Amino acid sequence: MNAELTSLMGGSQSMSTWDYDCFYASVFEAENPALKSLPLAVQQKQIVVTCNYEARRRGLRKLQLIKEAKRICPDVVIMLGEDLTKFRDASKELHAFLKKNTWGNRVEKLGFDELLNRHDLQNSFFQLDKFDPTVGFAFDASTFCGPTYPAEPCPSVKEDGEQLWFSSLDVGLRLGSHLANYLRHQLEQHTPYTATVGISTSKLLAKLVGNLNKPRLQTTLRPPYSATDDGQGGNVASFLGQHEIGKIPGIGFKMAHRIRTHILGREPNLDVYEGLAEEDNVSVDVVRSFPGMGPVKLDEIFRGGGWPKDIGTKVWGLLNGVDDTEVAVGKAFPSQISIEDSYSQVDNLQSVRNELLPLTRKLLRRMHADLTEDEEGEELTTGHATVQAGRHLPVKRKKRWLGCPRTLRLSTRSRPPSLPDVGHQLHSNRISKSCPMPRFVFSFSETVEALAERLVEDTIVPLFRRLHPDKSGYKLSLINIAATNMMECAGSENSGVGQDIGAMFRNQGPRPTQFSNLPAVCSHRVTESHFDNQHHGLKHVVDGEVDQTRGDAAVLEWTSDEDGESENSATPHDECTICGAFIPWFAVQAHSIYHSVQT
DNA sequence: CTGGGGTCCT
DNA sequence: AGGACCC
Repeated sequence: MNAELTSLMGGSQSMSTWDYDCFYASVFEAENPALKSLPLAVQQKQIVVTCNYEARRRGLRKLQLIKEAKRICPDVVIMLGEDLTKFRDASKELHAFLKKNTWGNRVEKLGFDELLNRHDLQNSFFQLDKFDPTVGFAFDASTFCGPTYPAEPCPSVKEDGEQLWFSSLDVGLRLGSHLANYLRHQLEQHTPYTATVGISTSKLLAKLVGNLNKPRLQTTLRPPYSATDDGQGGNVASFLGQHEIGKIPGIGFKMAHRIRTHILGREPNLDVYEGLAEEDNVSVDVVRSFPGMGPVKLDEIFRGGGWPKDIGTKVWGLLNGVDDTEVAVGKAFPSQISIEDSYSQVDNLQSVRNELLPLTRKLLRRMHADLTEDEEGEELTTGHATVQAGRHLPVKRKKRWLGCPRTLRLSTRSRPPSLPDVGHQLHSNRISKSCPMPRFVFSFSETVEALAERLVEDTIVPLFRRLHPDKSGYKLSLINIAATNMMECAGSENSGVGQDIGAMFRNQGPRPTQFSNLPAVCSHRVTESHFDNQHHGLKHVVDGEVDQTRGDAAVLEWTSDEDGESENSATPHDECTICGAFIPWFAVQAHSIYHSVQT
């Protein structure tokens, strides 16, 4: 796709972050809907890792001690969530759900409960059939859908009904807000989950603005983003400026501490349990306007910390709302798999062995679940999926590895000497040793049980001896086993059709004349069969049928002097003569076809 | 007096 | 191998 055209259409300017509401708690509620009306907390060891909104109403919080939660809310229902299998499975489903509704596979995962979705507005928002939402949806581009920040438009941008165009940024974000709303409703219709969404132009801004209206809502960061000529500061600066410095994604505990120390001229309180003291809060605004502050000063503040070399520039960018990182393409398999458990105390080799065995079994099961597929291309969930009882003979399905970890890593964390010295939280205490992953673990003929025993004795115990050469004297509070250094296995057919139809489309045919034939209409999600290689373009899809009569209808005037990157470049739009909706120019034909197929 | 995961960079 | 960051 021509970058300027993409930008003109608002395509590259809109993305959303998806945050599943109290995710672990929702997984339990999906299993047992009776839990929805009760205060529900999910426990890992001594901690409430998350809780539902009924529990929050009664004062429970994430990362609260179980003791405290029980004291505050004696009738809290507590579910154990140390085994992440069901959460990971739900996370995969939700990732798949958004991917199948998104062009270009541009859905990036962040943890189990967060997704980043780069919008493709050329292909995503047309309503073809009001009885079949899978081929599009209706919208009215004269408004943002859902809450915005700020809630009302700035006076200088206020619509007066006479305005004939909005900035391309404005159009892109309006469409993004309608697309996100549509997808949220699809999510709620087809899955037991709800999400909170943020819509903006970058991961940074979309993530932060998404926090404003939780749960089950969405927020769009309104234009103008930059300062305008008439002296109005842009919404990016006013929005970002209020945030505490440590709340900015990319500025973690260590960098935030360094910055606060520099601004305050003293050490802030480090108490991890109490949180940051009010008087130690430092806002983005204060940092940005601090005398001498800039990329060079930030580099100086971070000196000696081991951060990447351009960290000052990167952080200065974040403070000013600049985040150029792309939404990554969704990966077929993770680049690392690890299993860990924590303990009160493990201090001899026999107990180490006892803990290692179940961890290793889990690791091998995860490798089979996440790194293999069967011959038909359907993913298997366990190594034993094919030997179910039943009237069939066990179907001997041939499995193969999609990705292979080349390295095995064993990590431990030692219990810190019991002095509650302030500041020892700052270093992690983890140490590790690695070795090549033995080939035998990739066998499909041996059982996981047998492989695990062999792996522990042959490989992991020797690693442990390297890690802790002293026979005793260790007091482990955590053991982690990881399969890392993942290599893609040969033969995976990840290139081509189905992975990124949009990319194929982009690389075909002459440009920009190709866009003369670009149908302004296509299904919200176009499947492979709708893709017509012969004609170097997409056919129109109406009620699931292919309509080849419109291919040359949309003639698009292409002017190369349009500045597609500027927020002020005009995107013309029109008012529909039938329903009066505001429609951007590139969607006008789609909209008229929508009316023509209505009965 | 913290969970069980992940990513990327040096 | 470790250390920052993310959820």
